[in-house]
Amino acid sequence: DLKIKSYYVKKGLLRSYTIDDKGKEHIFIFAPEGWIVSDMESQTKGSPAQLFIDALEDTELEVIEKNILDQTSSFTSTEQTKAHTINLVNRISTLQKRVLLLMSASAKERYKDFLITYPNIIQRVPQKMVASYLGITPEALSKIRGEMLK
Amino acid sequence: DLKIKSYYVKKGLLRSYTIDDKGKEHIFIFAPEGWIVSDMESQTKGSPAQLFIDALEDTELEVIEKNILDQTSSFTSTEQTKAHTINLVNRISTLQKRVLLLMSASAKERYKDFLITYPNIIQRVPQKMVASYLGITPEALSKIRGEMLK
DNA sequence: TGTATTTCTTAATATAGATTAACAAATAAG
DNA sequence: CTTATTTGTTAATCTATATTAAGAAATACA
Repeated sequence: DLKIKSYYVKKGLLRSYTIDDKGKEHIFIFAPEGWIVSDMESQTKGSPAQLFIDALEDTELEVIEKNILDQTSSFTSTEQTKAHTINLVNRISTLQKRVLLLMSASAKERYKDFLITYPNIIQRVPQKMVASYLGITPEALSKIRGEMLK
Repeated sequence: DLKIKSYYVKKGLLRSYTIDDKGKEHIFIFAPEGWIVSDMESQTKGSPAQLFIDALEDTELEVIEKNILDQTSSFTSTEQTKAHTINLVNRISTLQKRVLLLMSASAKERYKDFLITYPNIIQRVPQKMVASYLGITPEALSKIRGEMLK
């Protein structure tokens, strides 16, 4: 079965992340006000490492969907189905951009992209989490920031 | 609007890839027999770099869906909608795994994962394309393969 | 066929980012 | 407040991968 719980962030800040074999955390996305996070349990074919979600600030949520394959429910409208689909497609776009950046851009370029993607989040999360999002060490991020001040 | 064309590969081999600012190609997925590739034009919010698809061998395709938001069509069944959704969710899983690998695994580890994900593709594509898939240079891949022979 | 072009290999060198370590700054906790 | 813990900075060193270059192998081409 396939259950997807999605949350609309009304206020606050969430992060969604995995933990790799070596026990290291890797942040997939931050979700500030207005964003949507999905907690997907697609145990379809060998789970691709569990996704965790937690709040980095006091956060107000709105659950926006529950089981997107449950089309038998009389409450599932065509409009809802469309919304689900658009949500999934947006996630694919985001992830695709992420893969491309990881493959083609330097840490500094990825950091600049982060600043544009998440304006003003930099003040709200510890730098080590930004590093975790970028896929680099906190030391490397500190160095990059130092360079960028000049 | 949102159009997604998906193709089921009956025979042959496709690749889907982007081209970055510097003109360099980056392969997202290979699609041998039995796989599905989607050509998505989500011009929703700032296109995240166009995806190209082409055939690396003589290939036989089956178009399996056309416009997944077109639920008005009398031909769109609940079953089809479910299939679309599962397809999208699988892509998300694949991409998420890809991001995680790029963030946490070395080139050699990623190459090993490639060999498992695409058994016997290694004989069918030029090595430089495998390198492009892994996000490394052909020279680096050659070296890794050399090391692995011992 | 022989030649040209593309792909692969090997090696030398360069570089981005990791690791380690020591300390400073900020935050939390008693 | 005072101390303990977490986070951020800086610098030295190390390592994986990039870059450059040259030659070998394979493939396409005339």
